[in-house]
Amino acid sequence: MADRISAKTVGRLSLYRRLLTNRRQQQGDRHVYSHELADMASVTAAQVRRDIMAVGYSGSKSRGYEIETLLARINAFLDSPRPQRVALVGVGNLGRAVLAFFSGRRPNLKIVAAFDKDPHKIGRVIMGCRCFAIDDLEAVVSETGIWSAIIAVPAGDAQDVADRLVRADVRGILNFAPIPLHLPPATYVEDIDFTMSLDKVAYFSRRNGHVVRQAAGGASS
Amino acid sequence: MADRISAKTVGRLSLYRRLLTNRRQQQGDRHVYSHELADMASVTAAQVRRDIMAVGYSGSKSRGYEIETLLARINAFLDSPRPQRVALVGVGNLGRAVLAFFSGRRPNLKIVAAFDKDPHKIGRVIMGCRCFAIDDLEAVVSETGIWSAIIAVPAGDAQDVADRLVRADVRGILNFAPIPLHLPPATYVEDIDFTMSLDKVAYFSRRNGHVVRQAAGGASS
DNA sequence: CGGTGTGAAGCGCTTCACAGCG
DNA sequence: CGCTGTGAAGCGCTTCACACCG
Repeated sequence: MADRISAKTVGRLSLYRRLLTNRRQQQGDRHVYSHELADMASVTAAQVRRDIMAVGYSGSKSRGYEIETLLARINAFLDSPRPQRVALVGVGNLGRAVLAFFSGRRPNLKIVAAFDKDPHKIGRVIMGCRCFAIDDLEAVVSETGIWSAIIAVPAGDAQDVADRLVRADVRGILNFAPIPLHLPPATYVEDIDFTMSLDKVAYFSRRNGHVVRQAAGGASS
Repeated sequence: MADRISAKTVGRLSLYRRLLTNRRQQQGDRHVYSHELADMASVTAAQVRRDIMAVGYSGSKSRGYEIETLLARINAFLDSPRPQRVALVGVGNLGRAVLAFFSGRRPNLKIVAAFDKDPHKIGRVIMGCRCFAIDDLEAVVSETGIWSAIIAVPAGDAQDVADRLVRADVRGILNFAPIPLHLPPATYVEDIDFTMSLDKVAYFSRRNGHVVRQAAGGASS
């Protein structure tokens, strides 16, 4: 399990895990080759091998990787030893969609608290997640031992929310608000920007020409 | 307006446009320096200058960039001359959130048709967008002259939907389904993968240590 | 042979650093 | 002076290509 691993590799490992989990359930395969996993993930075989190297697992030279063991290795690498708790700020359309998406999916990584300023929502349980007043953010986040948060509030409120989260000791943020957050460098921020993404799609749709194999957070195929 | 421009640059241009539009409305500024725009966007000044070079605009050596003109240039570059129409497939929680997010935002880039298999939704108008039966996908998409689409269906249906979209001549796809799509290389795909993004955040939240300034589709700060 | 593991090369994007200009 | 425009350097990630093994 190597030195310091790039965000891109972490992302692909997350993807491999999902693909392998599906495959194990649907077909009963016990082994995969790097080129098979590569096809599933739409990356190259060399890429897969390098990523797997990063988690310190070695496959068999003739039968490829043993799925069970590889999955265990990836889990050990990606997941925290104890279940990790996540906060959601903003329970509008998008917040609810996010809640629905993650609800009951992974026992190890759970959204345990939601925050909103709408008094109608406060105190209710939405998709199995307790909703708090946004004024209680610092208190609840600190007490619950939450390290990661999702921001799904309007652009105008996002920076303020982010500052408060960081003050409450949150170290990583998934930001849906369409503005770049200014935060101390020790905080990890992952942005999901619908407008930017759709603008890219619209732009490259027009370039009828022929395209482009982009990597990463990003685009492909 | 240079040769062939990377997806990353296109993304940042979309961001600059939004930031400048806000700024123009809120403060009455007529000019920006590259380092100001850089701060707003959380990138370097050199990056901003390079991106602006790409759209073929030159600023004044002493007063920086004239906001009005720069915006016009970026719009001309990013937007299609005639309004561009977009389809949405899948009107679940996420689909509705996407619809809400984009509704009425940009006259030049509009979601004009939604598709779902739930008979309750078919024929209705949701967030100002007409909902069709998914069986009519090819017909409606072709007739309406739609080039771009958003996929917000469950993972299991995504590849099939994507194939049908491509058959209906869609050239760019914004894919929310958590599986990589296998499509002809002329199709541009931009993936938004909630699970992968949250896994990254969770992973780097744990690395209390100190981090990391990631670029792009991606993470920062 | 057809796999994996990996040094080395390749490539694209970002940053540096400076000429040139108002 | 301080800013823009830009060649050149730097950097990180991806891919190549091959040694080695079952």
